[in-house]
Amino acid sequence: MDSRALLLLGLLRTHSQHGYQLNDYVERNLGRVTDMKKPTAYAILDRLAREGYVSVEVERMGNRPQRKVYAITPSGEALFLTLLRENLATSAPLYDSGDIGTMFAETLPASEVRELLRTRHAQLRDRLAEFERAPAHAFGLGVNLAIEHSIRLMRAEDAWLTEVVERLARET
Amino acid sequence: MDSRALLLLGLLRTHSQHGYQLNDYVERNLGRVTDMKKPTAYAILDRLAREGYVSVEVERMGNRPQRKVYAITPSGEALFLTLLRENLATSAPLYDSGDIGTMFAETLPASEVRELLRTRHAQLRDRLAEFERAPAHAFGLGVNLAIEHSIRLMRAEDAWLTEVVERLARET
DNA sequence: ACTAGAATAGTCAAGTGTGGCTATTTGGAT
DNA sequence: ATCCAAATAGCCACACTTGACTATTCTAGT
Repeated sequence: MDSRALLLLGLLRTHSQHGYQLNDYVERNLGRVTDMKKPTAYAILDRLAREGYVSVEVERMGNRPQRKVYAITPSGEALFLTLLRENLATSAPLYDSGDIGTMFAETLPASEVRELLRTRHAQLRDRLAEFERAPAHAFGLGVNLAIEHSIRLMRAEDAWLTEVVERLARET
Repeated sequence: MDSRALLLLGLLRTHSQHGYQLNDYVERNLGRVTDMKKPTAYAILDRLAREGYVSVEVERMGNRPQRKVYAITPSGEALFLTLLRENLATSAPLYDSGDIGTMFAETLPASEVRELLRTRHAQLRDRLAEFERAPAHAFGLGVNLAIEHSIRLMRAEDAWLTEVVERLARET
């Protein structure tokens, strides 16, 4: 996925950072947009460094453990713009792993499926409520657009689940 | 992702098959639900075999190249049910790699973003139209539910994109 | 002054996923 | 008869991803 590279380059574009900082920002603020984990970030930064899109400088502040400070290079800047344009212009199909179970739903009695889907539905509602409660504007406008997008998708999922559960209730 | 294992076990549950057959079925009929590739399928079948959930039998029909026929075992049957219940009861967050670009949309002039998103929108519409045109009932009821789910998500995305593009047009 | 727990910083081994490859057989066009 | 494209069957090397780990430094409570 080079959307991950796009993300890291985009974050480095605002200012140079070390890996921990980058991951920390992603975990704290972008958990709604990506689930990239720490070692993944480091691996991608390594690759970008090998390919010359970011520079690495090992820094030792006082007696804190050493850290690698990553900075975007001019060619990284160019890559960022290329990846950004590509990403904005491309619609990738979304696959929901939950649909695999749905496919085989007929295997179980309708009443059990209904109960299981209710559990799923409750989780979705919690997540949706959390997103809707989020203070808008906290981060960039773009992030808000992305979160708005997620909310729309979750609402659609909510409606679908409601309908399916109802349909199953009628069949029981 | 053990939804992949769930899928393969579920397909083997109807009847034993060899790897090529399984993958072929997935590619032809389940392209809307999963994007699992051939080598991934083989790798997962290998693991399931190592763990005793499926059995492997090498078969040589006539002078055709040898092939491995996979069959689900009783413990595989049990695993299938466990994974199925778990899958149905769990709502996993969906991350759209397209949102990463959205996050950084402000980097480019609004007019360019609008054009790029129009391209994305066109692709989405094509995909959506294709899904909507699909003959329902062709496969199991469960598969139709899953496809209906995808359609709902795509419509939500369609609406969101329309709105965003409109908003960007006003700003230009 | 001391200590448990959080924060800081990063790495490793192992699992997951896939583009591209090999190789044989069949079917249809010439 | 001959030949090429498609179908059949599988695998390998490599890249991506992550759970779990090490190790040090703050910090707040006692």
